[in-house]
Amino acid sequence: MEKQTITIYDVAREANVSMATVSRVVNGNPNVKPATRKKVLEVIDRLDYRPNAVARGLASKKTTTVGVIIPDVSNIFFASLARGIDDVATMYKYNIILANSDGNDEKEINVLNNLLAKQVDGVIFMGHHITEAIRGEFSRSKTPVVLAGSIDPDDQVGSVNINYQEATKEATDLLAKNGNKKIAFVSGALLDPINGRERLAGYKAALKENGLKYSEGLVFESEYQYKAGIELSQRIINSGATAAYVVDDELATGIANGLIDSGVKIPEEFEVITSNNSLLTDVIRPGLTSVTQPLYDIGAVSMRLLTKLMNKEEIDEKSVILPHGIVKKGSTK
Amino acid sequence: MEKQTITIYDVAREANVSMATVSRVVNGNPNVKPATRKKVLEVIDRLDYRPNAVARGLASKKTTTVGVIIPDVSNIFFASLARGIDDVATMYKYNIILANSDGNDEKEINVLNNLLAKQVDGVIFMGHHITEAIRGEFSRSKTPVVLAGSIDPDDQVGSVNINYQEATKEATDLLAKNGNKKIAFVSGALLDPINGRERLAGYKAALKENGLKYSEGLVFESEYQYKAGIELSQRIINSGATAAYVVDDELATGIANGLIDSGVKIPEEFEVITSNNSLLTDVIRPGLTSVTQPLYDIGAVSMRLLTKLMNKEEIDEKSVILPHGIVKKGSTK
DNA sequence: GTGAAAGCGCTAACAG
DNA sequence: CTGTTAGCGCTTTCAC
Repeated sequence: MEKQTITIYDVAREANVSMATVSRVVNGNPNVKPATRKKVLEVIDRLDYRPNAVARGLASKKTTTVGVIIPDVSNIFFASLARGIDDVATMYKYNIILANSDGNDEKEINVLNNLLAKQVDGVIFMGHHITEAIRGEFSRSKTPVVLAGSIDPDDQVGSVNINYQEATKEATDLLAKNGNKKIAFVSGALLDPINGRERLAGYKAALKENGLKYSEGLVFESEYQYKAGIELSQRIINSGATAAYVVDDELATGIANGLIDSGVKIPEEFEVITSNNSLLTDVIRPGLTSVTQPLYDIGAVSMRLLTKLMNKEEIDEKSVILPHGIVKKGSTK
Repeated sequence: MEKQTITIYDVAREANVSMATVSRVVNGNPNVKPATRKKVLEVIDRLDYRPNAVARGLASKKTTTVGVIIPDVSNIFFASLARGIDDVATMYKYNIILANSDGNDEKEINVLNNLLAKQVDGVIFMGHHITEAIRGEFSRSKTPVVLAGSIDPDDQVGSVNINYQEATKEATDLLAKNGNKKIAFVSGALLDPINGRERLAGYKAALKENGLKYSEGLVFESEYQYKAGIELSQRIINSGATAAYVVDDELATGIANGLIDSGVKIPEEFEVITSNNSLLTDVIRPGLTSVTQPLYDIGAVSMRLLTKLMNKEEIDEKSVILPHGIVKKGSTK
């Protein structure tokens, strides 16, 4: 004998009112006489009634749920964004459906359609690059989308980022001003717009301003992994570079430890600047000078922007740029 | 003029079949003549029909969504579990609603009720301890629950863990065998069963086996933070300990760096073993010897267990224990 | 301030 | 193999 789920109808009957009235008190509609409200609340409590959000979603066409597409939650960078997203979502009474994509183009599309099928009210997308296909899906649906820490070359949807170009320029400039003539640029896939378009441009701009010439031999593409950094350190030494700007902390720690193991003194003989100022940069010795980006805030602001879009509020600016900085530690002079 | 959402009914009309038939092909029911299936599929494609999962959820009383309550996704430990959970969830066609609780008792209850209102088919709970209140909510609802990396003193629900007691005993034993007479036990809140019941018991057992006496002066409670570790290192030195077992990597790196900064040589003068073998233990020099626990797998197995519970399959064992290990690095002799 | 009634889009017997 | 018919539990006009 299954325990019968109790519905709004049961409450209505017990309280001698209509379903409509129960619905009103549940939703805090003011048009209810205090006395009846009290009576209804009483019955709700007595029957231990719990509103069914699915039924509500079907009737109201709103699920108070947003989809979050993320390359990998177990990556500290994205996890920080996710935390910011969830906190603001909670603040506005939304839940998030979290889906990992591994940055895989096909998975991203599958996951997006899945989320749309679940009638999410909005989507936050994180990814290294935006394919034509996914952009097509975005515009095909009326569901609002915000990119968090991700760049769409022709921005049709909302987005929140720092100015990657400027940040990289400043980091490279610091290295140049310290007297380095050969500065390595160590990045992930240059196909990703943040690396290949924004950061590389900033790097080149800084070289130019400092009268240094650009050389492809100083540009390295790599996976964002500690081990990859260890291995890469040899090639960097061989390139003749005396400093490096690295786009990822894990990679940067690998490079730094690799250099140290090879007897290279940091920062005396080689300077390093990394990009995310995560805990790794403090644990390693010497500490790594780093660009700072407000990861949590990027997530939080993305979600805030999405709430506005979902409410069809007027948006002053669809592309939000948050401030960045540089914090100096032991890996630069 | 709003774009009309197209429904199963539209497809039925266009294909000259009933809703039921459309529903059958959408759900892969084999009882459909190939010819009609083809016709329906064609119309679905032409009309660009997308099934509405909310309506389906209401009608079928299944949402293919599970709730995941997590203290903090931006903590690498929990993020790893979450990744394992999501991968297996995806494998079984479920989505996860992720909700951060900050380990806060009240939030946990709110979040759980919220998830239940959304009619999730199951819940995975991660938390440092299980309060009476939340346990009450668990049993009040018929929704299956699995604890991941969390211990319920009287286990009424499913759970997946390693044997924390055994692992701690082995770690402490290693330290004792290396000749240390005063071994510190550095933990988070001892109120949490994993620390206060399992790990502490393992620590005591190892001391006993090695003829060492237990002293409260060697037991430290702390936040799981790098900075806390730095500060704690002084107190540990003062305690006269020559080795420490630490329950958290971030805390352990703080302690190790704090000791090194105070001129203590690791491992010659002080040995350290930590618990999660995260990247931090490789980045710091010397590398930290660590207990290894299969974080991703704990998440994955939890979700797998939950699918069985949701399917009402027979379970051989509700409490799953996964294997652990110890990996030696530079912080022990 | 309150009620009646019509759906929201889909699944699930039950017939045939 | 296919169609009919009830709902699932709630929101939302529209009356009164």
